Amino acid sequence: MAGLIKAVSGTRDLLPPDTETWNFVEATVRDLFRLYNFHEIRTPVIEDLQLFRRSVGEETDIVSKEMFAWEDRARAASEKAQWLALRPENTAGVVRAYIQHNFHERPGLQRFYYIGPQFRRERQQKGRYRQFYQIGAEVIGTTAAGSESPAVDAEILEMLAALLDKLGLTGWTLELNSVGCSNDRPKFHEALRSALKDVVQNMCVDCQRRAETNPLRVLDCKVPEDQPIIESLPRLSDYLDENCRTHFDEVQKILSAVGIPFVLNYRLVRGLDYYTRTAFEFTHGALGAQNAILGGGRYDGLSEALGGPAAPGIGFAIGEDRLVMALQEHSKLAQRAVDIYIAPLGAGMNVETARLASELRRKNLIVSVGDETFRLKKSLETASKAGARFALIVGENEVQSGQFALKNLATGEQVAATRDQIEGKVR
RNA sequence: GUGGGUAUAGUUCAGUGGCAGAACGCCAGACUGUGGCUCUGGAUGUCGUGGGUUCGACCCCCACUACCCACCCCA
Repeated sequence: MAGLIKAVSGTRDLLPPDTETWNFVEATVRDLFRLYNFHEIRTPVIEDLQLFRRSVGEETDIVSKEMFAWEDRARAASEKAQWLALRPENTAGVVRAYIQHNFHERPGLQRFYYIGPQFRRERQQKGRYRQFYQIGAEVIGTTAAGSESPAVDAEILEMLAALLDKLGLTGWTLELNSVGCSNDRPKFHEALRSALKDVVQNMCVDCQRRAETNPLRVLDCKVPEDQPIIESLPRLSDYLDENCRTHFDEVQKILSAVGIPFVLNYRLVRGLDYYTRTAFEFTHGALGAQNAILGGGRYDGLSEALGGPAAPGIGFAIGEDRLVMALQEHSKLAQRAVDIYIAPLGAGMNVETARLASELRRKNLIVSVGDETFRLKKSLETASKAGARFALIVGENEVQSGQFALKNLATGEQVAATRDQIEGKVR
């Protein structure tokens, strides 16, 4: 079709019946996260570009290449120009809000969750869009409130496992690593850099680039020829300081105790600069190249990096698009059907139909109303196609006698029912 | 940002340098108050957009755009 306006590249419409799955996921998330005492937070889609430079990291691809950013022209000429950006992720916004609203003055740990669109200017493919949706949660607080406790890490991971189970998703894998803290990361970086110096010329071109820009990423390389070299590189686990090591051990101990299966992946790294210590990823085979359903980890220095108080935290982001995709391929979702299709038979039946529909809906039945100009045959056909369980025939005879014809569309059985009996007969 | 593939009916897809096709879906009738099955009939469309070659292009060539897959990156 020429000349028609379509959804812009990399964006898409979420349509019925898929939106049923989206709602199911989100409803499940809200119910479950509430059990863990998380509360929803909604931050703006637009933020100051500086926020992402300082948190996600200036050198990351996300910030350096993939941001939708522009100069704000609405400000007075006397003011300094401000650059705005569509958020590429939501943790930075949540931590900004935590700082801005002085949440560290509130008692205990803050537990937030969010559901919303994120934006990255990438070339799309399966499971990757320029506007995509993330469901995330963050636990932030002062150390005194227990924010650094490995119990928090384990609780979050257990919550995620519970979520995926509740959604009916099978076949996921939890990969776990510790990427160290500000104490031991520089030492490891140095060791990695010097080890790379000798071997990097034998590695793929991407790794040669990464060795310069982001050495940790070399560990993530998937080129087969590079694997023996990567095996020989220093491992982060050998450079963890005492605190980080016991912290990570404790996380694993709790996970095992609550029966959450995981695999250690010493090569697992995170793409955002703010991550520290516990890092994790849930993957699923149904997703093709974009096999990470969710990722997360600790970010103990993020608040300070944004000019806030010391407030260690941990969080994750679920790729909702990917989760929905995996669910649709790996679980049967039961969808609630239309309970009653009301077939008004002939002119003048709209009033009675509207009255019945209103009554039945107040009794929490899903009711779809037909057109009085339809012949009965067409009404029943329409009812069947709508997936309705019952058809309620509203004609002159029925209105006269007060006995409505209620037809079970699956069995073909038809009974007469007074308006008060209808609900009981369809339940 | 890079590479490969695809673009024809509502959908999934065939197709040939010379009349635009199938299946499913949709609409109607057979059946005027009883659906699903069946039968009969019907409507589909600038063959992605723009240009070129040709007597003639849906088909060949070029460009563009979109989508899909992969790289990269990440959720």
